[in-house]
This record gives sequence, structure tokens and C-alpha cells, in this order.
Amino acid sequence: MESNPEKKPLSDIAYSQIKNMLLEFELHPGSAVTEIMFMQKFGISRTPVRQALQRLEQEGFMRLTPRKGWFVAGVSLRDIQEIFVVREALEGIAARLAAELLTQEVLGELNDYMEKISNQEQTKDVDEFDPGDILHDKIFEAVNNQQMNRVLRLYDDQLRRFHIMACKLPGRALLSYKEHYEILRALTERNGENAEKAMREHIQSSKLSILDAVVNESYGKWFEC
Amino acid sequence: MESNPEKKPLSDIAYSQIKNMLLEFELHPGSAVTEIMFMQKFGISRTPVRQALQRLEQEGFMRLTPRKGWFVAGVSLRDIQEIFVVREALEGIAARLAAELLTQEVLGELNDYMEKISNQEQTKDVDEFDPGDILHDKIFEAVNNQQMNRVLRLYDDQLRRFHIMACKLPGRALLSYKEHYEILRALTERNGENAEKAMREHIQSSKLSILDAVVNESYGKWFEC
DNA sequence: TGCACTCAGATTGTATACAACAAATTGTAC
DNA sequence: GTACAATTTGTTGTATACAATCTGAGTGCA
Repeated sequence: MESNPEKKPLSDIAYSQIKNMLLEFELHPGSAVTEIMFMQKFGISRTPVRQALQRLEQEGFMRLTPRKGWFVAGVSLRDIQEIFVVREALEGIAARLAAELLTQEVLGELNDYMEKISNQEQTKDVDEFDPGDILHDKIFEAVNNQQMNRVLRLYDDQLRRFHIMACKLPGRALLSYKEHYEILRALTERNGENAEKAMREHIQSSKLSILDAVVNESYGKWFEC
Repeated sequence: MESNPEKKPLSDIAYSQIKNMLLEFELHPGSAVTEIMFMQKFGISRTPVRQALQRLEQEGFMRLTPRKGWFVAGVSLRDIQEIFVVREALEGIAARLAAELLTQEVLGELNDYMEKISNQEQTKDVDEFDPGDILHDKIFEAVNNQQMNRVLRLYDDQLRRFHIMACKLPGRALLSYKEHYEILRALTERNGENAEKAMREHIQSSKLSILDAVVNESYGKWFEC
């Protein structure tokens, strides 16, 4: 375990490290791990390791079967479907609210950004992040709802474990662009109803892409059930 | 600590007990507690007590300031507002989905139940639970989304800590009945759009009641900020 | 061979001792 | 009396020892 100048609790460090390992595919869903393993790897005792694992268990990343052991949790297709229902609901209402809350200035920025992306369309490579990320970010920033953000953040991490790259399917980038364009247009018109509708369609569309990726692109091996 | 025939982990028992104390107002928001206190009260060691408290901390019921101590978390007005935005989104979409998923049989039951309530209207006392609870339950049962239920369950517990009785404000019972009637009508007509709309209005209405109760009925003392 | 049983190893569950730190208290000088 | 430093007390943070339980291999017996 590297330096610890700010005296953060060891359990927090262990938590971050293990979560990183999860997000980086260093720990594969379904595989078994032991507390002793992390204890030795990090050079700390079992107590903070256990704390970290228990926290991750509550967040759905690990599973513990009593007196047997720890396992890296997978995500079932059902989980994905359920998560996307929640995302659709929350991001939809966020868009509706943002239509009233976004400042004219930010809307300007977003439109400029969108236009710039549009011009690059032909030449740009698709390896960058989904250009719509910034739109989502600005929406959540405007809505400023911590409870909502907490839920969505968790799901983002869960999904990121499996397919950051779902947006890289053929044709997905362009489609995604169009969807974001629709959202931004509704926002610019301050039309909350349409913003919510467009956002929901966008979420549903990305759900389809991800499910596609899951079943076709052999991500299947990481999934439960 | 009473009997433990099923060998449930002590930490689980501690968790349930402490959470009960929270929901029963035995532990007041803002007050300080110590691990030793629960350790002695339950006759167990610090380890499972700590686990329980850490779990409750993650769920937002307790707060820990490092090297200082544990405090019972309050809920700020902002928290309530935020929670209700999430509830509105989730329960709304649940209603929309339920319009397709509810069986004709359950819809029949609900309509019968609603009618029965309606006839009792004059004589019944309002001390029972919100009659709409069963409607919500049936909706969630039909939607059958564990992720969604997890989030809503948590918020229910959080809010229950403060005002089970918010629905008992003058006039609230009748209003609530009418709102539920609208929801059920839309569901019966299999009109998801209207069901979502009616549910949202219902949630907003109950939010207002609760905020009213909070600021007027001297619940204020338990709130932060 | 097949089956039940025992026992050793591994892993989590719990208890407890000690370390690190914060706050309160006390003692002292002025 | 007040200000300030030293000490004492109380609390959480971490380490570690032991208990409880599960797993699986090996053994004995039919």
C-alpha cells in the first residue's frame, strides 16, 4: 500500500483499491476472493479489508455466502433491464427539470459543443467518450439532486464494469448524436415535456445497444444467469 | 440480546435492532451514540456493532465523524425535496408499467377494495394505514423490479422515521382517496400515460402534506438545517 | 466399488487488546 | 480570574487471536 499522507482510513483505501480492480477487470465476476488475499496484497490487517468488502457487498459488487467466502458479483440480464428502467425514470425527470433550470449560458455552451462535434463528424475517431456525457453532466449539475446522483452513480459503475464501449457499436455513435441533439433542442426550447421524452428514448436506445453488446460480443461470460 | 436459534450473524441482529430503535424514535436524530453503548445493551462485542453502524451509515441513518463518534443522522428539508423527486420519477414509471402488467384479477380486487373504502367513508376512522398502500404494493408487485424496490424501500424507512402520520392531516385522507381513485381508474383503463401522470400528482400532493407537517407540526426539531 | 464417517485445512464470525487521535479536565503560572 | 500547557479520559481505527463452520480428502467398513 503506497503512501498515506492524509491519514485516510485504511478501510477507505482498501475500498477504492478493490473497486478499481473491479472496474479494471482485474477481478472477474464469479471468481472467488479471500480477505487474506487482499490483506497480504495491501499489507494491512483483515479488519479494514472486511469493512471494504462489506461496503462493496452493499453496493452490489461483491457477494458473501456466510462461512464460505467472497465472490465477485456478476450482473444478470434481469439486473440490466431493471437498472435501465430506473435510469429511464430518473434521467427523464432530470431532463424535464433541467429544461427550467439550465442557464442560458450553459445552453449556449452545449449548443456550441454539439455543433463542433457535428462538424468533426467525418474525421473524428469514435474512441473518445460518448460526446453526450457532457450533456448528461450539465443536466445533473443543474438539477443538483444528490439522492438521484447517488443512485445513478452506482449504476454507472456497475455498468461500466462490463461495457464502457457499448456506444462504439457500428452506427451507435451517429444514433447517439441524433438522440442527444433532440434532447438539447427540447432543453433549448425550455420544453420539459419533450426533454423528458427525448431522454427516455435515448436511454431506451442505449439499453438496446448494451443488451446487444452483451449477448453478441461475448461479454456473456461475465454475466450471471 | 434474546435467543438466536437460526444462527443469524450477530451483526445482522444488531443492525435490525438499531434500525428498529431509529424507526421507533428511541434514537433521536442528532444525538450521539457510542459503539460501547450498543455493545453493552446487546451483550455482544464491538465488531458486529461496528458492522451494523457502518451499514446504517451507508444507508444514511447514521453519520460517523472519524475519531470522534457516531451520530444519528437527521433529514434536511433539502433531503426530503430530493427524495420526493426520485420517488415521483420511480413511482410514476412504475404506474405506467403496471398499466400493462397488472392482471385483470388484481385490478378487480383493487376496484372492490376501493369501493368498500368509499362506502365506509363517513364512519371509518382515519387511524388505519393509508388505504392507498395496497395500491402501491400491487403496482410494485406487478412491476417486480428489485432495483427500484430497493431504492424506494430505503426512502420509505427514512421518511417513516419522521412522519408516518403525515397522511392524517385534516382533509388529507379524502384527498388521498381521490388521488388513488384517479390512479386506479387509469390503470383499469390500461392507460399507462395517465397512470403515470396521476401517480406523479399523487406523490407531489403527499410531498406537500409532509412538508406542511414538517414545518407546522413541530417535527422541526428532528430536522437538520 | 460404494457409502458413511472422521479429520485436517481453509475461511469467515466474533472477541479483545492495543494504537491513534480528540476532547475535556486539571494544574500551574501570571 | 484567566490563559495556557500537560494529563487524563473517552472514542474510534487497526491488528490479532480464537471460535464456528464449511469443504474436501482420506479412511474404514460393508
